[in-house]
Amino acid sequence: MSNVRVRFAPSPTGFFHIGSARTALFNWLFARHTGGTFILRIEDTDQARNSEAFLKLIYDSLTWLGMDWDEGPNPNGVGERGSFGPYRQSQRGDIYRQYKQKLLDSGRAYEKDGAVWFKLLGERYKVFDDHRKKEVEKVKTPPVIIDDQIRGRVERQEDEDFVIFRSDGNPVFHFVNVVDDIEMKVSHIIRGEDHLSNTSKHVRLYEGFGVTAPIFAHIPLILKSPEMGQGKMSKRDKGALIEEYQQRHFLPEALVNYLALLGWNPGDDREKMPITEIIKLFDLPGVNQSNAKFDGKKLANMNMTYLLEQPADRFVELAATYFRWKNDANVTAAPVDYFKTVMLLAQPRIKSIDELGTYTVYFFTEEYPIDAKVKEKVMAKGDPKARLSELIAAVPAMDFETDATIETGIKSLAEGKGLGFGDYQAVARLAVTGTNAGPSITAIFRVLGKDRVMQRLRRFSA
RNA sequence: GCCCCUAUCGUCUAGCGGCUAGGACAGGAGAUUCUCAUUCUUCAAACCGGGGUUCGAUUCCCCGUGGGGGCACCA
Repeated sequence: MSNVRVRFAPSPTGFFHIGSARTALFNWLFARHTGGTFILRIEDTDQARNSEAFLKLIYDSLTWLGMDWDEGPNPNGVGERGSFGPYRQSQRGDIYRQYKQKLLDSGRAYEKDGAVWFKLLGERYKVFDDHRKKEVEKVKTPPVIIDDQIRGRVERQEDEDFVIFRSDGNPVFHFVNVVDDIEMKVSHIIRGEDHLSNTSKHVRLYEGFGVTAPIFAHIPLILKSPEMGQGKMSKRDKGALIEEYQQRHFLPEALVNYLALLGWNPGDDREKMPITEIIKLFDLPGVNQSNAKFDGKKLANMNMTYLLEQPADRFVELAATYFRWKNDANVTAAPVDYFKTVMLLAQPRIKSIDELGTYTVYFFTEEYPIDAKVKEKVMAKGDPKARLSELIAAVPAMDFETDATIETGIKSLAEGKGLGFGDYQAVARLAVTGTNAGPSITAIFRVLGKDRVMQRLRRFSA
């Protein structure tokens, strides 16, 4: 065990989104890479906006993505683990009050207007602030030097006292954040670049407590894709919520792989990597300095690549989970072997699990839809009606034992008429599946069986 | 407005003074196949601008410009 201690500190005030997930991931990867400790701390001081549902979502999302935490509330929300708790800020009021008192006692804090302010050291002067349209008191202080692991040396001036306890008696974010990181012995703070400007405040606070600040690493942000507009990715943007990918049954390892690549790379051309490899290679200096735009297409492609490589058993299991979740009785009632056969037929041809429903309907019901556009196209070419009746006449005598025997059957029918396999394929597919996309027609015939094929051919021709 | 960060194909990125500027996704074309995908081949596509430093800048420095973030008794 190394003495690296990192934390992910979300607020349960909204849906869990991709930016949070990536911040969590980088912390988790760093902990796993260094053999350190990954802490989950819940910043639930905003009573008005907190909700238990959002809290549960944090546990569920992290768990789904495979990010286990060594300290923090238990994943089921009952009790907690680790010896630096409590890990929910709402339960740490006493600690914050003690730390406030320390500052008050040492003269580094004072009360004003019912609030408690942190006191900067230096010569004071007043100036009119154009932005806030009021006169403010400034303090001449030496610059704060932040030796950031990703940005390098960053210099920033902190020149105004700031509130650490509001007049309603509640501590503010900057204060609790620093106090908790001290108490929990956090060694590296890995967080979004949006906090870089706040860091000078935090550093002054650490100084005020007489504590050495942790090592900072500010990671780039995830921005909207060009189609979505400008600025950083927000909860309202399409594709921003982890929940969405969970519902679409993306493979979590694909999402994690994609997220890892957003702002980090292994230093060579590799993209698709197992998590063990990412852990081995991940390090702070490899993190980029510039923001990255989210690309749903690349993520979809990553998901497809993972899907194609799933072993048969896992894929069938994923599919089964999906249909159970979808509560599709037609499918869940089907015999296990039949289900398995159909799913493995679909596996190499779908891009995501949630396509499975429409892609395989016709295997599970006679009520499958007929695609009107496809129908129009197929019926316009050659003489599909004649081909259809020829098939109806020929199928009863065909050998449905294997794909090969079916192929032979159709081919000999075609040859007898001086035509090709393709002349029968399209109309047969349309009649039996309602679409123009899917596995080979021979496989569809075999799996469906002669009776159902005949029934569908007849019904369609009528 | 002030402060901080940042800048290579549409997007994610490699490059760490001398390269035909590489890969991936997306896009175009083609091949394979009974359809649709997959797969394979192939094409198009980038160093933001201006000054320096240097024999030589995509690379180092400065100034612009663009992009992002922060300036609360929100987190």
